[in-house]
Amino acid sequence: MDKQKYYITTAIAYTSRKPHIGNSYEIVFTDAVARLKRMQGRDVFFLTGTDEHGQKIEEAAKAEGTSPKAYVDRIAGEIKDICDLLNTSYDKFIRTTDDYHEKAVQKIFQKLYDQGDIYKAQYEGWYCLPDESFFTDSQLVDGKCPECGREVQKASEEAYFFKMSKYQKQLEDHIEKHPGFIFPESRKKEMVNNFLKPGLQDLCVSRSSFKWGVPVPFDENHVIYVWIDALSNYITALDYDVDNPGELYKKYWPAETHVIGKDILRFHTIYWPILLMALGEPLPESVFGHPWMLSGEDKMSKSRGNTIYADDLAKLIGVDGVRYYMLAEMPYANDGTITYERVFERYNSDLANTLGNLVNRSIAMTQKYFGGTLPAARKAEPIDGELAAAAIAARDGMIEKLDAFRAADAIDAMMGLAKRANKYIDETAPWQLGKDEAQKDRLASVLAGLLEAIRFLGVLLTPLLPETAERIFGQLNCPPEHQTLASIGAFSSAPAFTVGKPEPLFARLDTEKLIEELLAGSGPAGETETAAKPEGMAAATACAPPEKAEITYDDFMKTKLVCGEIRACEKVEKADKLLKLTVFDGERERTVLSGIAMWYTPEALTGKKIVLVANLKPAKMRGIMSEGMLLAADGPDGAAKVIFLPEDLPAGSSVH
RNA sequence: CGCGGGGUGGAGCAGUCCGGUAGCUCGUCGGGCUCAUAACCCGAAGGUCGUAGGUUCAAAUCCUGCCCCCGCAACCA
Repeated sequence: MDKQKYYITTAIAYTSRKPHIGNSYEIVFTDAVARLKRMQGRDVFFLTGTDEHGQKIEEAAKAEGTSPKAYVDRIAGEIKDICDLLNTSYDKFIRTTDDYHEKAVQKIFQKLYDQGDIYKAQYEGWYCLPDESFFTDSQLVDGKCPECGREVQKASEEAYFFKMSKYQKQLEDHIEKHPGFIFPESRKKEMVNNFLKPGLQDLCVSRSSFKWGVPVPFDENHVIYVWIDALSNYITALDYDVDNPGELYKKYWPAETHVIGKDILRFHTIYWPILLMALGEPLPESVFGHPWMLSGEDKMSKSRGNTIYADDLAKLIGVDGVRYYMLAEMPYANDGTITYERVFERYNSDLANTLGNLVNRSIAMTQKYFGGTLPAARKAEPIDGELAAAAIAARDGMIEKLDAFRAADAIDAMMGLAKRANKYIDETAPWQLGKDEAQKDRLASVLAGLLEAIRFLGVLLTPLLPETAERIFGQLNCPPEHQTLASIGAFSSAPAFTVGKPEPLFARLDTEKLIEELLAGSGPAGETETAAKPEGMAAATACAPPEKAEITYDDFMKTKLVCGEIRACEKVEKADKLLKLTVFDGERERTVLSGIAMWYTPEALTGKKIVLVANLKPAKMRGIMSEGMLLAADGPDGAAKVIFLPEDLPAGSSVH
């Protein structure tokens, strides 16, 4: 009989920058689950990869003076290196620039177009000829151009749209009938309440503003936007083809679990299922939106200077040290934090002291008292049963928790056995037994129990810290058939392995010294040249390019900057960040909206002189037309600092 | 009143659904042990479980009001 299949995926990483340790958490977590499933006898297919198209990449490459493909090749290489360094057992690494993927995506797009789910939008809008500007209905002021107040005429910009609304009901039904489809539960509520209940908008699935993407097969002016391109990787990786799906697809689809960051849950729980529905394919069983790993209190970002990279950290505490921290320290539903202090603390107390030392002392004693091989004569005592019970509890707890995607709880359960075993040593005092020749059989029994407990730990560690598990088995001299889940069905006295030399599993760290070195900037984990921010599909919603391209003097002079006087100011209702300012520009008063409400009160701004961008195209926010913008700088804590001009400068003065 | 999560000894968390000794890890202090990686084991100090009421014989747990933090959305041109 065939093994039951299990298909699990991570999100594909966006190749705009080197990923930081928060980005790497996902694949380590997924790897632990995948490894456990393999041990449980499932036929696992574990997919990861990179998302390589889009405007940001096109621009980043341009800024570097290289081609998008060359740029993406380099970053994808870095990402893959980190996956490999972290010892993740993915079965396939897909890149969205892979030839087969691009072809499959084009066929998907074509099919959806042919069946009418994708349509070329007659994106109705209004055009103001003199201003050469395009406006939507809601932007118009009294049916006139918001910029100049002149008549506008009907016009349209073209783009391809996907009919989301057509499948809305079907998706709602599915989510209701499959309570485990989106988890954790709180995330599911966010999705349903924020997106599904208000009603779905049709989704723009093409772009004509940049070229770096999969071309729309029947329209060379457009490239396929991230949704269909990136999300489809989960099936194109299995040789999906709209006409003739490959064997892998038939075998592994639908996925049991997509593991993704909470920031891209919407794409995976709304767009992706609907896309599959339109293709007539089954939906994945579940989507897990994991929390983020924050650096201290904040998101990691270069501007905060708090970025930590997995490879740098691995140089200090080893690959399994990194894996351990990620798995043990990340809560199930809430964001976790990482600081060097906590990393070193956790490493020392759990890995070096509790676990490493247990293995070391047990094996050392087996060597010392019996030359590495325990004699057959044993003498059991009631206390042995407590150790056995702890082993069984650790096994059951660890498996149950990891099956439920609760890695930290799984580790707690596993460590419970290591703690109990340390206590058992104290209770049985083998060094006392060793002094008495008549107690040899009891001593053998105690050590056998310890070695068996360590063997349990080795098996339980296999999905979490594979390299450490291997080293434990190496020191135990434990044959492969005793390294399986099946082999820890019962806590029997360990078979008479001849244990090897005791080698410390984890060297203790001099925490204070390391922190000092890091503070001095001399540590290997100091800031590197490459910047990093949480990206991924989230990048699709952002529009700020990573680097700003060089512009000419003339380009700059296109902006009209003048001194503006703030004559009135109030907070915009139902908007957290928005202030509504009345600014006098020397000729007239205009309304300007600015997202600085979190840092400035209306009183603090009234009467001040600021730098006003006077010729910015007006835009509507929260139903109010904003006619300009004021300049502000980002403070180190992220707070906006408005640039004030001297009080005596007359409004309307040119700024340049 | 847009939606949701949370406030528990110095730090990080569990417990809340199914009311009844407030538990775990780290840290601090004291003791024990000496097999082991200044490791291990035991004990102690430290919490009126955000706040004000209510229900109850009994509330961290159920109900109501309020305060604070966070996420999503909106929104930051």
